[in-house]
Amino acid sequence: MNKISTNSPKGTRDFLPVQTKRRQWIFDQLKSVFESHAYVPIETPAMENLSTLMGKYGEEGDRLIFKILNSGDYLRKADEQSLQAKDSNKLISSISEKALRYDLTVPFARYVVAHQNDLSFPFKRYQIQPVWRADRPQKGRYREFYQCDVDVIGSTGLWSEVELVGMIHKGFSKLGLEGVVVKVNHRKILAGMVEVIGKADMLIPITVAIDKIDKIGMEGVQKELLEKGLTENEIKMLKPMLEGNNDLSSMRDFLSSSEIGMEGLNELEFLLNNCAKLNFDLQVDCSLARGLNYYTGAILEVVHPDFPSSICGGGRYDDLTGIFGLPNVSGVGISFGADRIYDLLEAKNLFPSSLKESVDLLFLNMGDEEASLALQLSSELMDAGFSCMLYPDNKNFKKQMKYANELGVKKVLIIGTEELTNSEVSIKDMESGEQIRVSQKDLIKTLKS
RNA sequence: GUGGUUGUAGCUCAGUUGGUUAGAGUGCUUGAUUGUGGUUCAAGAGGUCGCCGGUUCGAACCCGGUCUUCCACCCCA
Repeated sequence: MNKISTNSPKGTRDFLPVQTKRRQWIFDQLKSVFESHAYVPIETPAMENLSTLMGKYGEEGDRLIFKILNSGDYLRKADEQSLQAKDSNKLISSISEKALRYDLTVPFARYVVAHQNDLSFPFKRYQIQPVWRADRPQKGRYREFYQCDVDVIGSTGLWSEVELVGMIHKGFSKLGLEGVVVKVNHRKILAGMVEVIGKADMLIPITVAIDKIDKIGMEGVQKELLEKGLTENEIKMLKPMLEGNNDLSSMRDFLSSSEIGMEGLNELEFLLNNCAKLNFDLQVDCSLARGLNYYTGAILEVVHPDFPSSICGGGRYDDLTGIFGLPNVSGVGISFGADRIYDLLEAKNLFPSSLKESVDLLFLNMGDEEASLALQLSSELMDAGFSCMLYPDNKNFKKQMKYANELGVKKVLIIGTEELTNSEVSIKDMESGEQIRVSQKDLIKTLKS
């Protein structure tokens, strides 16, 4: 018989009990922040229609969407021409009409349009669910990972951005993570920037290039921009902006001829001023671009010096619902990358020690009559607040003790023949090794003291 | 999608220039102790050396392919 591999698919992981407890703790912390800010939970399906997702994340994004094969004899219905030509891209639409969701924002936009009559706007929702990307796995990058999204939709008020920045700080402080840097930029500033140099049509490639300035330096960015078709002169014009140390007044000088750029700058200033009043730390970074194509206003990203990639990100999108038939609805939101946050907390040893798996009490199984009594007593112990179990098999003593030890049980309770006839229970403290015998009616009192 | 890297006992890893029967630590089973775990001692079980093919008298070791792991790029939480 062939052994079937026990590997989970590339880029996906199983979680042991401790890991699961820690992950749930992260979700719980964020949830409490979201709910205290009056966001409500929703869920959407793991899969979406392929047409809902395609084209929303750029060309690269389309490639990273996991497509689901149609049911049945899908090849019979496949497009003959593209099948013959082995043209995968063209073939897909005829053999796949569903896909795993790539993020939570686009499905949310669909959701908002679908349920617009049942929602009150502005609608504030949070959503903690897994998403899937067909990326090559590496550090901090998985094919299945959880996003924790918070969005406000149906409002253009910049106070939402202020609130979100506050929630970022609150969230990471609840997680016990110090040293996060919240970076901000504005898509309209980037638009103004390319307008000033007369390359408005190249917004995306230019922003993608300058986004890498931290990584590859000014020279690397220049090289990439040259490759993308900018002239030396145009790059020279950009330079003061990028080297301007993110100083608002120099940005104002640079953008003065661009209406949209000035608009962005004013909005950014509003955000900065109001965050400053509330002591929400925020750093302007005019090289921050963020790849997702749908952002139109402020863009946010959270990084930590001990982690290579961003642990949270988001921004404002003005017309995501438009493609689903509901125009002129603006939204803004952020997404916490739970798996990256987990890796970072793990590396920095920041998980509370209370998150270990533990059982308060374990009854040894010494026979049917004894076990039956143990279950009666454990029901009372559970009501009294203890976590409590009976060893399910009447195996030898040693084995049961060993199990108790492995589980980290605090106290082992023993009812054998002697205890049974005397209406007693032996209590063994697993840490000290001490053992006492008490009457059954004093059991709870003794354990609580 | 591009480039590199990794794979040997349940786990962590040694394994010499290609040479007889592939090792250690830990874990596991049993016993010392049939009502006492975590410590100690003794014995034992456990391997198609990721998989497929090639070179060779001979391959864990060399070559090709494939899968897996991790890393970088692209891109991103």
